[in-house]
Amino acid sequence: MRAPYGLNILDNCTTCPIRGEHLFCNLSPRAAQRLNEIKATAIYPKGTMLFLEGQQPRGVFVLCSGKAKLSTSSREGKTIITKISESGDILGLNGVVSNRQYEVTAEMMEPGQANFIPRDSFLHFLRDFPEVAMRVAEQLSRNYYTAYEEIRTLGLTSSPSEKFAKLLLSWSTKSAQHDGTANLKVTLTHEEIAETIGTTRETVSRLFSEFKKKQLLQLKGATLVIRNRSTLEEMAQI
Amino acid sequence: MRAPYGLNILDNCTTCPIRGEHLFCNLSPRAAQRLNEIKATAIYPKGTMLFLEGQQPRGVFVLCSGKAKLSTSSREGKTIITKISESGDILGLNGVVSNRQYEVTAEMMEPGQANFIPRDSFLHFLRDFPEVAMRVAEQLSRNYYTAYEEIRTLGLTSSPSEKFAKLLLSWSTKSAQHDGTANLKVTLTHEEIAETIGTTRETVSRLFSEFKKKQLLQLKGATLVIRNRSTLEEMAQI
DNA sequence: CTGGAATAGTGATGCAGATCACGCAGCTAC
DNA sequence: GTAGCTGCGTGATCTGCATCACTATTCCAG
Repeated sequence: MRAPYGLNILDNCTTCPIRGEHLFCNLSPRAAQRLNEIKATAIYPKGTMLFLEGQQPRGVFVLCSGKAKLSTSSREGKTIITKISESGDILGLNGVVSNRQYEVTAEMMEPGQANFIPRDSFLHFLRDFPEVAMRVAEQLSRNYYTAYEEIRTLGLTSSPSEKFAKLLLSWSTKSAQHDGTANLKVTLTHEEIAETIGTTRETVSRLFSEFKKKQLLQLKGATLVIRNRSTLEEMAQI
Repeated sequence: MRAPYGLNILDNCTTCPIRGEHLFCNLSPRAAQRLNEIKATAIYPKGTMLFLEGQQPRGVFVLCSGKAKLSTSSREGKTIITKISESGDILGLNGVVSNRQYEVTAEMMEPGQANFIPRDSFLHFLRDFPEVAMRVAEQLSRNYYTAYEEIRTLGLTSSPSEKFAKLLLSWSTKSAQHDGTANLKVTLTHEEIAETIGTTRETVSRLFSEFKKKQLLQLKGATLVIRNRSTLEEMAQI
């Protein structure tokens, strides 16, 4: 049982951060044992497509390290990035649970490790361990709320600057200081930011200059410093 | 156990259409019996808010007749309608299952009958009848896909005419003829259509005239005739 | 170090659609 | 009747942002 595109299968997923909300944390010994039997750990290089929008679901991926970008595209080539998944996230869950085609494309943005669990084994696993099935339901519900947040952003936010402010805030929540500043690495290109907030690359460029001029942010190399959180919050209010 | 805003509690929900995908169809006798004990049937007048966005979930509503519009609003008052629910739909499910606040407001668009099931009873019910829990998971998954469709529409569809074409097609699927025409009643005001496709009332007015001129549709009173489905499909392609 | 690709900055232009403003039709109330 | 409502049609205007077209920068492979 090998993951597609697999390289260097490792013995175990040692780098997986143990987090409370992680699907596979604190499993009963039997469940953990079973999980160990059905998963296939692999390292995927940057650019790997874990799965494509529209494919029949083959299984789920549990991301251990690295980031993956989830996107959906129109026939004319327009793309929106709906989420940047990080370690701990489960990719492809909705497709597998409901046996509908994957609704997004998942692409590794940097090399990273992931556990692949084939659809059939995964569904059996859920059937045998109701405790895990419950967690899956919760995760599905979380996914739903994330999707709904996206709908609100796309449908209710009028201007690109508003969306940009929202995005900056969502980035900064993890690294916020008490004084309202935050430092973070920008890993997305302007193009990708544009796809995230539904505008063009040029507009993103202009937004950066505009926000710099307004002292809302500052750039030191690839490090972004958020200088004025409260003003951003005003701008982003939905 | 009374539903809020309840009027004229009926003995039973006789008008509920029995459909395959309906959550409460073909239940085991025991489950049906239990359901009967915990539900409260009522008739709600037009304009009733079954629940409001942001409220703590009190329970779910199963719509038996009438239509309800689900919407979400920004602080500045901009509103998007995310779905028009019809009989058989379960409203408030996500909030109840995940115990997060309702993500939408549900308002009756016409008088209608609904079964209200309080949160606690509903969750107990699910725990006692895993078969129903499975159906709930499926429904959640369907909700998720609907939300995702909405994201694609909002994020990838550029022009109002494209979205309008999509909307017309979604209306016409139910009443389509072989020759590509369809008759249907328009129950939404232009304002509501605008909120559904994320534009303004005026633009919707202009879209109607434009589409009439292009022979795509025709209006006979409140009856809308779709004359050229294939052109609409071209316009709507995503 | 060097050439080519990817990424980023910025000016000029144009246009779709929001906004504003107004008139009109239909409906209910009394 | 007529006053007041909600819903609809349409013209005039204004503007934010997509688009195009370049140049400048960074990055990295060989």
